[in-house]
Amino acid sequence: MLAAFGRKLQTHTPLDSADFRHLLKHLGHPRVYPARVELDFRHDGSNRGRAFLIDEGWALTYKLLPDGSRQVIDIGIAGDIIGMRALLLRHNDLLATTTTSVILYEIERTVLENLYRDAPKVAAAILWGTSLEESLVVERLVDIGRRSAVERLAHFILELRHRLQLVGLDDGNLRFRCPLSQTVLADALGLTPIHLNRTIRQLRVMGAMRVHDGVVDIVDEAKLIDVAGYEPLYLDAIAPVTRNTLRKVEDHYVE
Amino acid sequence: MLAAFGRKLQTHTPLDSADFRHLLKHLGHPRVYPARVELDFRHDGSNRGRAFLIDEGWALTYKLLPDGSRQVIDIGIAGDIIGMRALLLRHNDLLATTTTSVILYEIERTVLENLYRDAPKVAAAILWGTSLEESLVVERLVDIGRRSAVERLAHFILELRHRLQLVGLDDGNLRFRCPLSQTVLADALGLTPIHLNRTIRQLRVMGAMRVHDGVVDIVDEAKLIDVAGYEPLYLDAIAPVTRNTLRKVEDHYVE
DNA sequence: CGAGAGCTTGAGGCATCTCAACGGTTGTGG
DNA sequence: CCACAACCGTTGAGATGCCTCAAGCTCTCG
Repeated sequence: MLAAFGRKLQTHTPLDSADFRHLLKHLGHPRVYPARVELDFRHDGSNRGRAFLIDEGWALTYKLLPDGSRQVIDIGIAGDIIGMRALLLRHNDLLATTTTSVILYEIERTVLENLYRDAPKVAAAILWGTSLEESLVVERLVDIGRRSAVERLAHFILELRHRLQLVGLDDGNLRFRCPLSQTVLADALGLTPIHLNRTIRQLRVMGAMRVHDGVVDIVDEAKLIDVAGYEPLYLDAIAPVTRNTLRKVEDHYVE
Repeated sequence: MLAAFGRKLQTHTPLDSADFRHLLKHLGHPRVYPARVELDFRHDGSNRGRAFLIDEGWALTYKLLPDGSRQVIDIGIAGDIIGMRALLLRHNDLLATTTTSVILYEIERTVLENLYRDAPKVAAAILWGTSLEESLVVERLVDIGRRSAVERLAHFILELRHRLQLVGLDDGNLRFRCPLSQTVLADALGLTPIHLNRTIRQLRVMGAMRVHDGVVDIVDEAKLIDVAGYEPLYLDAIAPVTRNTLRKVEDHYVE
């Protein structure tokens, strides 16, 4: 219960059992949803918003365009909160759907202020978590704006693995479950499914990674990192930053 | 003093003078920066982060890639807070620069929690403001992922005008100052400067808008809106949503 | 047994990129 | 005051990465 979320928050701040009690009190009861259902950010059909904390499973938020095309904004895994924006804004044009069956806690608009009063450490940790998710959106922007299709995909896969590790869902052996269809991946990376398929093949023939039956297999991690130009500073990792990464960032400042 | 920011927050919640006193107390003194200088999110060189509230002028945040290319993440105008993410995360790989000379208030990490204690309405309004800025990033993601170059530019210009109106910097007469070079626009929209230049021309020859000497001229607003497929629900406008917009959103739900 | 969804492949088109060049303006240093 | 560099906007010509259209294959489900 809240294993992933707790683990994630604890990488930010140590929390004690009183903190968790407050958190649970404000979250209410979890609900199970099947795969492929729409999630409604509108609370009780009113325009009061709500968000969802994912306890288990995968869900995603997206936007639809008038011509029917879709842009996936973020892909949520266990421990993520989706729809935080919907919570605060009056209007909402984001949509959300589950990709697997999921267990969700509903988050109402007042939760954050109540937590700030009762358990400020928890509130701060949650805000940190949503900042982290926001930086994933930023990274997606960089992906789509400035990286080629192969770079995008390689980068996305490495980031996903990193996120799964953060909540204890990846055992570190270069293979993980990823229940996302090629269509979803394409909609997340700003590509057509057809080109995404060819991009996967490209990474396969170059011996970097392969995908089969919803499982990602990283064949040559170094090569994949190299292709992606992966520098996961934005994930706010606990692990010490390598001298190499630091130097590169400083170069940018100098430049 | 804080005219733009105050105006923006007040579209969310009415604030009284006591609220503003608290806000000013926690913000400290404004500083003036010249155009084209780097802003440092690191407080005193330590890794404690800080953000900046723009009182006057334009600034932007961006990311640099190893190959030297740049993706502009968001463009800040008066009333915006830039670097909110840097405030909460331990590591930061976002860079920021001023495009005009600016007046900035520095925001330290503790400001939000202090405001939640002293003036919760203000804190909530600020959180609303940052949610709004986040939804601009999301909209940029949709731009770059799923819209053509002309659509992107048209959309961006309309959104910018809308934002300027929100803080009282546009008089509504279809013409506004926009001190952004074509290179900056290209880096924001995921295009090359060359293609951006041709895209501007395209919008000019079709009689939708023109740009000259840092001034944007909307020639045919209806045409521009049509090209962009503009539906600014995500800006959380106060103005009543038109029936037309509503219907379209509902179509999406049905679909 | 048919329908639908997901994955794969082929062929051709086009939107955008790359490389290259030029003029105007601004700032700078000799 | 001139020479020069640097930046910005503009245009041309050719290359290419990704898209569009089209089709077939497999698997699941009813």
